[in-house]
Amino acid sequence: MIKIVVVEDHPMLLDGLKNALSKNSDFEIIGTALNGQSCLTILEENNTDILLMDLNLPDIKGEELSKVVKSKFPKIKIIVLTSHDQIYHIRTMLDIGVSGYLLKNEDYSLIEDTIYSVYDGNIEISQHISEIIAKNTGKVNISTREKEVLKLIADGLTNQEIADKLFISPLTSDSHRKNLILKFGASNTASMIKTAIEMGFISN
Amino acid sequence: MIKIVVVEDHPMLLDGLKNALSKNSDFEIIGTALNGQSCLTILEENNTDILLMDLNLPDIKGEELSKVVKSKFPKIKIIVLTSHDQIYHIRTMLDIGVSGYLLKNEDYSLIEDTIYSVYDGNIEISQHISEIIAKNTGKVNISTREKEVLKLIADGLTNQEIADKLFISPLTSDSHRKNLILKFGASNTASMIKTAIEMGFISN
DNA sequence: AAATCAATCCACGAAAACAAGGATTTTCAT
DNA sequence: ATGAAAATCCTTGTTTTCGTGGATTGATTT
Repeated sequence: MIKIVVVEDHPMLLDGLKNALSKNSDFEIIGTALNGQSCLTILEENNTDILLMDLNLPDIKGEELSKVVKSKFPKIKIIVLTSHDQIYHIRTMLDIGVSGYLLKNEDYSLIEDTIYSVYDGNIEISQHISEIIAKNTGKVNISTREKEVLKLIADGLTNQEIADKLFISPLTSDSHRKNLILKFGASNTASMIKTAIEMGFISN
Repeated sequence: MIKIVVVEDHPMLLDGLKNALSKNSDFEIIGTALNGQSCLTILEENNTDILLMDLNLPDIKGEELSKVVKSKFPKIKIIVLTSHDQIYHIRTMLDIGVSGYLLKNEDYSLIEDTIYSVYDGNIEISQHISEIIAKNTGKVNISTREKEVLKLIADGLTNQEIADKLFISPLTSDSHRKNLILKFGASNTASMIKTAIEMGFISN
């Protein structure tokens, strides 16, 4: 029996998943949660093999939750099940060390296959996801400082204002801006912001 | 018996919905579709009261589909069930004349209530949606020309380039830009693009 | 018929961003 | 310890955007 916990903030989808997975006698759904907090409670009280998790939960980002799970329960294998198909999220989660990444609009059977494979120790990503990764290899990879500046630019700050906020020279923040434009392959700040959002680098 | 058709491109959610709705003896699920095309086929061959529909289908935008449905089958009541909570989409769909707008992360029971209410001739939107509408009243309302210019700005064109493309003076496209910044309450072009995307004015 | 709004155009000056380079110092991993 | 990458700062000149404040035409609504 593979012991599974599901975190998913859409009650309807969660219900559907629970029902579907329960039909497979290899699986045991030991708990479901609508948010990160109750998910952690369940994990603390039960032995779990696989955590199936959505990325945008009401109380915590999937990124944070998976880091916590990875450090507190290193043996639990995480499979991301989300509708975020942006390269940033895919990369971030794989870097954290999740074992699977699937999109919600994929067939149900794929989840079962992935659970088996991940339980056996493999890392499994759907065809769709690997295509997105392939399309973006070698492309955008920004540093933490650049990410910081990016967010401030998106909020409408000028080089000078960014400089004041980060205690750096406006020339530096201008350099970061230029690098961001370059890395995103954009022609100016406006279109850079657009592709950064498209790729998931700016959350909201 | 209320005759219901569901269009939803997430197979898992579609399955869950079908199961859940079937349990209510007042409802008859006469068909489900994973895309717009097969949805229209079903509607042509069956008498339908209510169409429950997602917004981003693989073959057609929810906006287009609902327009087609409204003109071909004026009696069918449409309930939007989506995860798009941006004011632009909400407004657009309500303008087209849908009878309901719900978010996917709301409780299942709300769907049932909404179906009954809409079937009775009411227009029903969830609390969450009406809050978003309230928060945005009187705010952003851009013209078709501004929308056109907005898209070009987001693609990285300058005033001059936009002017060339639209056969207008660069001063005009600059005026549009300024109005957009003003209407979105942004401080410059970059943050204007961000909020425009957040509000759903720039699709992709 | 009057009013409103969309779309177009304008001026002028100030502020900010862009282009195309280069250079130094931290930080971090091997 | 040494390279590589990241973060910092720099120059010069050009282009673009921003701020403020208009004006005109045409379509639509009341």
